Amino acid sequence: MSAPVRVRFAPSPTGYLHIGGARTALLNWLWARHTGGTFVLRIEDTDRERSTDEAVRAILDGMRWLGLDWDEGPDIGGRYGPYFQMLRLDIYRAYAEQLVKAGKAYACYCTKEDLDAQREVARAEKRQFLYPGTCRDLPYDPSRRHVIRFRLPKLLEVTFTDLVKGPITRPGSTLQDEVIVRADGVPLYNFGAVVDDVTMEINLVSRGDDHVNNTAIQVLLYEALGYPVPAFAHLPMILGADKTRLSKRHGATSVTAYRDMGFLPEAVVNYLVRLGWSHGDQEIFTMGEMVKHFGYDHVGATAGVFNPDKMVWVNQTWIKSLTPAELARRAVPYYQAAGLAVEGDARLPDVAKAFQERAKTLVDLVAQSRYLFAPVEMDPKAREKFLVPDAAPVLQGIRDGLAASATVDAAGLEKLFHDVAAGRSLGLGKVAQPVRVALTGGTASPGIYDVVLLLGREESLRRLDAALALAAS
RNA sequence: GGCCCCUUCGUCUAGCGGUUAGGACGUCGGCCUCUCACGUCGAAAACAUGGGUUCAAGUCCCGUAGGGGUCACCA
Repeated sequence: MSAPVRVRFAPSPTGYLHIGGARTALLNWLWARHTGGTFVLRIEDTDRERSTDEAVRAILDGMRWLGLDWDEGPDIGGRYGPYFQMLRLDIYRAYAEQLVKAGKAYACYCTKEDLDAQREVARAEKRQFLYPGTCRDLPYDPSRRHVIRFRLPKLLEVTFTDLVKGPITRPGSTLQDEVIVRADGVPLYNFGAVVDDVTMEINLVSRGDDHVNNTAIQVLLYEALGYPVPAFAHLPMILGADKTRLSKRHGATSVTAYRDMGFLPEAVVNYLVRLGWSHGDQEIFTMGEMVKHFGYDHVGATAGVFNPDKMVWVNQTWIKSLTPAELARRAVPYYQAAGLAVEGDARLPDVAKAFQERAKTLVDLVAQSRYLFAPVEMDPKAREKFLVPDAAPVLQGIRDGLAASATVDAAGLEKLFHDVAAGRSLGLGKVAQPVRVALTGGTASPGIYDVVLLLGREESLRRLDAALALAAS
């Protein structure tokens, strides 16, 4: 029996939750849930220049919206806390001292400027720059400003096995005495992450593959610290259409931006999991199905291009699958954002039902159904084509029929429309289209009977009268 | 440039030595139809390249090309 899985997502709070970070978080979460293990959320805020509380909030919000709950981390704590690196400085200091005492790390007094200059020279000579070990054997002088560097052991190469890429080997000659603690005592990424993963007993490190090159030095750090090396799973990057790393240039990259565009969290998660992972031919997954089937053996090794069209399709598929009541509930905030007061409107579920096969996003749903909650905004082209004198008798026929009927229902409307069409030897389209323009202001909508029903008799009559006036002029 | 990783339709992918190379998005056509959608039927569309290994290679090995990543007192 192997130890229970402990995985983590460790974002640095320097911006919003990126779509790529969300996928990393998702896969870790899935593995934890699949195995019954623990999902840890840790905030790597040691870059004080760029870390902000606002970003922490944005990341937590994004995770919650996606439905990725953490078992240990910010807000809820846990027995391996704290879960903010800046609150763990004592821990790093202790481990750093341990390494220095053991001669596995040392104080380096070189200045940043000096090193930059050396790098510059190396570049000019087209030479690879590796720290030459200038301070390697200097006596320790705490009164001088210094960083702590890891003393690279003598070795030929470092090898580790990656769950998605297989064995990865890196020549020792490309490694250097990396700085692990800054002059101000704050650890650098490679050290902080290793110490945290050790002390939090993380046994699988699954992260973006932009970290593969850090892994060798981290493996050495685990060994120097005397701890077992965890398993690694480096997830391929998400690329833009031009095959470069996905960035702002390619459009929205933050999870919240997709929320605001009207994507369902189920759809975002569904799309992201399929970008790099597969389960046969299945495209649509509920969270439960993902948890059940997920495994690193089917995580692909290739970087994937983010395809907005497919994500829209996934979203549309999810919108269709919700019950009308649930869809209506989810749409309310989007109506409000559009300035439409819909709370308490009993038609909402019916509206959702009428539009759920047409809406690509919740924003789209609101836009398409706007005329049900606001005055008609007449499309000039539609008016010009359909609200013409020829259409007046038809509109009048529908108007009168509607006014004469005591109750309105789908069957009655169907009869009315067919009678008016038959009475003038017209196809149904010749009747439905002018009415559609009259009621909605445009040429595309749900079935015309549904529109009348949703609008109600009085409002429909009002709009028909207004259209009649336009058709006559 | 050094090092690391990657390479099946435009895109996401299935494939785990023997397949007419399958599915999905997108595209194009047909059907359905009161519009728009939905649905449905169909079409075009891929194993980067050169060598091996093998009776047999998309599947294994090596090279080449191309792409990505990384080379900080960022993460």
